[in-house]
Amino acid sequence: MGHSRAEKAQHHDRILALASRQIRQGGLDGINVVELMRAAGLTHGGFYRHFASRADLVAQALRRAFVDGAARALSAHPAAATISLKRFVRGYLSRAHRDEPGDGCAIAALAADIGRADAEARALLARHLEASAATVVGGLGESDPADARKRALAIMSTLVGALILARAVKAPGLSDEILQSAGEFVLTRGPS
Amino acid sequence: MGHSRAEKAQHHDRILALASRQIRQGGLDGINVVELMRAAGLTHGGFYRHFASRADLVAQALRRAFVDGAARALSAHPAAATISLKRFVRGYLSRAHRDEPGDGCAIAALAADIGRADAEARALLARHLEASAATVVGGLGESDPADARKRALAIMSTLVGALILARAVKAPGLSDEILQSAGEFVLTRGPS
Amino acid sequence: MGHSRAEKAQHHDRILALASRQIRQGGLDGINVVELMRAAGLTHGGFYRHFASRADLVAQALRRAFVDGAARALSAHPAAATISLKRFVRGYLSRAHRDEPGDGCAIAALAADIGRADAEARALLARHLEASAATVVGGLGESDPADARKRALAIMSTLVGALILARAVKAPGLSDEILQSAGEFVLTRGPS
Amino acid sequence: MGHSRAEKAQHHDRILALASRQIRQGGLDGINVVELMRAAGLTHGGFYRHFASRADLVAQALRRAFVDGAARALSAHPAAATISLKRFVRGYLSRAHRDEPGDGCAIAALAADIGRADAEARALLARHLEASAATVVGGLGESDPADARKRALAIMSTLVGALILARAVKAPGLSDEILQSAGEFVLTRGPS
DNA sequence: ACCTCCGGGACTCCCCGTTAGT
DNA sequence: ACTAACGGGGAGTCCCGGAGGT
Repeated sequence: MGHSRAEKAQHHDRILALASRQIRQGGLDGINVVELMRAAGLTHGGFYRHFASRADLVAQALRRAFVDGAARALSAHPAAATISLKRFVRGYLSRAHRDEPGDGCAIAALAADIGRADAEARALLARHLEASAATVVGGLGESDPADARKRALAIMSTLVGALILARAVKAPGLSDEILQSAGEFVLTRGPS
Repeated sequence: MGHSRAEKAQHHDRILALASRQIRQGGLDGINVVELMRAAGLTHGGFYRHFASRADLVAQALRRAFVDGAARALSAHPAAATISLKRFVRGYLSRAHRDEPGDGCAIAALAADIGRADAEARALLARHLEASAATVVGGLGESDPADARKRALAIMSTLVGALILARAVKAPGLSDEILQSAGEFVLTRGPS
Repeated sequence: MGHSRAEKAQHHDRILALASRQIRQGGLDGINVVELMRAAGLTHGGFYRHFASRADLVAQALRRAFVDGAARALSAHPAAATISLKRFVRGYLSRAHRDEPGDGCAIAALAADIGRADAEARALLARHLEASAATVVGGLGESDPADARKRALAIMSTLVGALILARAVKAPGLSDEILQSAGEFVLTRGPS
Repeated sequence: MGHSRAEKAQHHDRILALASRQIRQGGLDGINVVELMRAAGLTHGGFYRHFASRADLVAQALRRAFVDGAARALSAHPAAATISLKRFVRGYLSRAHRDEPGDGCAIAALAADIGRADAEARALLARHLEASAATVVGGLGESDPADARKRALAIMSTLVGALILARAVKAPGLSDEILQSAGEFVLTRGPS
């Protein structure tokens, strides 16, 4: 009956991975302990062996979501020191990214929720937004670093906004248009 | 304790106005019948004389939020046939707008929630996004209408994304930076 | 079908007389427009021809209750200029008075309710308490008027307290004891 | 969001303590489930985990009010075998007691309401009135026990009546006069 | 003068996070 | 560690009663 430490760690990881997907799909409140544990193939009784409370789970899942989301964004160009802005934007504004929020960028998926969350979550978002902006800066090839940072932040705003709107809008035509127009806007006008 | 029809209409309107603010602040789920009615100076018992259900309220409040938010955005330039893009953007990305989501644009406040809501809400968002884009087109002074529409959609993406991020980020410095950089980006590169 | 002015006045008076009894029995809240009108042989539809609101009725009924209650207390000795304290106390602390609050002293019946009512009702009580105290002073045959007033107020406190307690207590034996002991206390020790 | 048994007991106690205060202030009807629970930091949904009905709550709160009120009355002379009548009366007829019915004697606060309540409440009042009278007997130092009991009941009538009237009367001057005169009456004439 | 309507408030139900026994 | 309550949150229902409208 006893379970090894390794098994417990596996369980913990599996739960977090699932939770990370679920919050990106359903928001910070869109998570349910019973369903989550069931999805992990466990019963809810054991939940509190892993997490002090639901809030604790959400906090950990949020950290995980940022890491997972960033990993995916960079997975297209794994070992490149300088990332092509074009590829980054194309990937970010792709239909695949739009249609799978559970696997995508946590910033776009959770920014609105985080605006209503505690300071810790907000600080976490700030950190990861900075990191994303730094990635964009790497792709800009700009001379003036201050200017590049500004432009990168603006580009991130455009990407995040477009993804949120494309996901929210019902008409498929309009949704595609949003993705396209944002991509062109950023790529044709973004780099000087 | 009896109440006239005029009073009922007043109550109905007051409830909706409050709900409209509350969903923009707390999301479509961030509303509570008891508290809402209490805020309106009533008790929850009478709620169902006004709305068939909580969902009905949310639907009506959502419509109201779009109207209220748009009214505020256009109130800066009341009777102008052609609206200045600059003034629109400045107003949209102002600190005041960032700090008062309850009074501001419903698109930015609720897009993420609407992405998880029913088709009706999504269609509603699409309509109001189109309207906002049309407003932006009016300020662009572009020759090619198809091009203008694309650019307007991209600008809306930037504005919405920047507002959401500025609201979510904890650090005030970064928040201000986001608003500024998005404004410059849109104004220097938006118009041809 | 038309009703004369005299009839309306009669109706008004009958409603008030009934309300005066009902509030003394059931408290300021223990009155119900429909039942009251039915008891008066009328339908509740016509109520608002007589009173602006339920609150208006209660205010008028309260005034009436004080007058009616005082009239009864003095009816035992109608034409006496100086009233015998003994007879007043005996009447006040009688079983009949205890068992018929609807016909009795409004001060005892409503003092507690008035303590939670508006300032107007409280001022009204003050006036009638003064009047009752003055009646007691008349029966004391005291030389020093200031001293007499003080004693009269204390006697009123005893009478009112005893009546309230005798009405509230369940055990008949104890209830009688309260009336008796208060009477003796006031009569043997009250007058110097 | 889960809660332990100890927490439930705390909640139960807090609810009762609040209810005990509220009924002494607002009467047996002056209590509202929603407000009460809100004051206790809870919502009305959980109320019925603690009480079978509002009536059940009122019954329990009434018992609590008698205990709390008596505890306060005796707290001035904690361990005295024989209680000074003077101190008891002074405390009972103090302005502080008059101005804080929620913390004070339940007999005075609720006697009138209990006169319109069920037999259980009336029997409860009888018991606590007997207990209070016994306390007064202890302070009288009388030889004849039957005589002492009578006098104690009369004194209780005076105290209760004076407190009720002092609370109900609007004019502060008259209110103070009532307290003073009743105190003098009881202390100069009460003891043989 | 009837009828309707509106709001107040007690009560019920279900969900879900948490804890207690097994 | 699983199963089964438990406790609280919150939407929804029902009935009462005061008050307009025809």
